[in-house]
Amino acid sequence: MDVVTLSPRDDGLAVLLVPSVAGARERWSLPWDGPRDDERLEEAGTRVARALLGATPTLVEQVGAASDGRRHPGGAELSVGVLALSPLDNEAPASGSGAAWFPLDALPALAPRHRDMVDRAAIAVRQRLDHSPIAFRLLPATFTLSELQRIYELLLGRRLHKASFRRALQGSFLVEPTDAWRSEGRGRPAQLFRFAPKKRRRASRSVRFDLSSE
Amino acid sequence: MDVVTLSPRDDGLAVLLVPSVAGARERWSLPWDGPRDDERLEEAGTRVARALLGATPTLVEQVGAASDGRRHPGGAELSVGVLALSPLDNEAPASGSGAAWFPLDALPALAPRHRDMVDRAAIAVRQRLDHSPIAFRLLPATFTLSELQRIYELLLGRRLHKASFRRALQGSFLVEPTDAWRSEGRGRPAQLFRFAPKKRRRASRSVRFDLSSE
DNA sequence: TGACATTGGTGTCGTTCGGCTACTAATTCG
DNA sequence: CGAATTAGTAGCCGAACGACACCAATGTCA
Repeated sequence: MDVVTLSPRDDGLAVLLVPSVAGARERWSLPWDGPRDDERLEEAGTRVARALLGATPTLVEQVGAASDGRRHPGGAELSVGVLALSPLDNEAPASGSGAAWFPLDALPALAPRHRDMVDRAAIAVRQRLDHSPIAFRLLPATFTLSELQRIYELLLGRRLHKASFRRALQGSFLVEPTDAWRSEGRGRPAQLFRFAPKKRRRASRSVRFDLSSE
Repeated sequence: MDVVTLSPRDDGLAVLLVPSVAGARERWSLPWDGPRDDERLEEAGTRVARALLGATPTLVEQVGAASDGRRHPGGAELSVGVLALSPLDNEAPASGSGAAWFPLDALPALAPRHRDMVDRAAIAVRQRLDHSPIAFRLLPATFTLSELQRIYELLLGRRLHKASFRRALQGSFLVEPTDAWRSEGRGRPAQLFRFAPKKRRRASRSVRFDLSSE
């Protein structure tokens, strides 16, 4: 299992890499390990990510397997990619591990299969944004709506309109306001919200033919 | 690799199963095999499905891996689920294989991991309907718009409105009419269409907060 | 032969949804 | 105080969507 840990870092996503074992061609690699005992794959991914983060990742999902001939640093025949998310407030990787964050658009050289796994994870994050609470897993427990919007913009790669974003969010019953406010220097203080999805029966919307996103 | 081959059969999806090896607890199982040489996983899945169908499946995708302690008929430690689609016009499985179609809602007993893979594949088919040309892969090369709509209704599990469906399809530039018509006994003959997606730059639509579909 | 059933296909109307502009609110800075 | 900055809202307008009604072309059957 190759674990792709993602977290938002200054206007983009960053991935957690560890130094390669001595003798490897590339200097950095994804953290990886095999499952132990009867561990489920997601459990094993959680274990690997937690050891480096010092905290449990907020979401763990599979992103695909690869068994082609491309080189893997551990010589593994088959790799299963596991995506782990870490929220904004979890700053530094555990000391001593040598692990470090790298922006997705400025990665060091990686083994081909690892490079592929990172790309798959980045695509999966964007694709599942509408159906998984991905954005909320990249934020602390309470957050401002502007912060939430910035996460969406970061993942979608485009600007969103404030009023439209909030209207859609309002209609989804996914967040609820707390009675806390945060003032960040200049400007009006923002109300803090928490992720609290209400089980609401949605009217089934129409079919979308969105193949162009491929 | 456990291969979940799906095809539309009388108002529902059916999955292709093979008789279990002698001594297994369940009588039926998913076809499965390990990758050969440097075969990619999808290539291996294609090979397995083709051997049973007598034709190449029209779409092959991964749907997830499992390595928990649940029983697998071949005793494999790790399984990768592979989804294969077969169109409506491909009727019977290759003779001699003993393979047979079973409706998704009336499956025989399966090994726990296989049962899980089938469920994952069914979920994946529905989830990717909007972003992959799933529906078109379940139809012959030419088809009527009513047939296409029936596939969507079958996969979504709800009725769609004819006029709205066609208007949305029109706007998507995914199909083009042929000059052939098909008359099926009663009623007005229907024009045949073919899948021919035009590369059209779509304006980015708004964010959807659709977590309730989980 | 003509009424009817059946299936294919379209026009249109009212409602909702989404993008946008413009506004108000509350704070810091000078 | 006023300007700058960030948060949050009101409302207009065009596009999209659901529903209904209607027209078209075939088979069935009296």
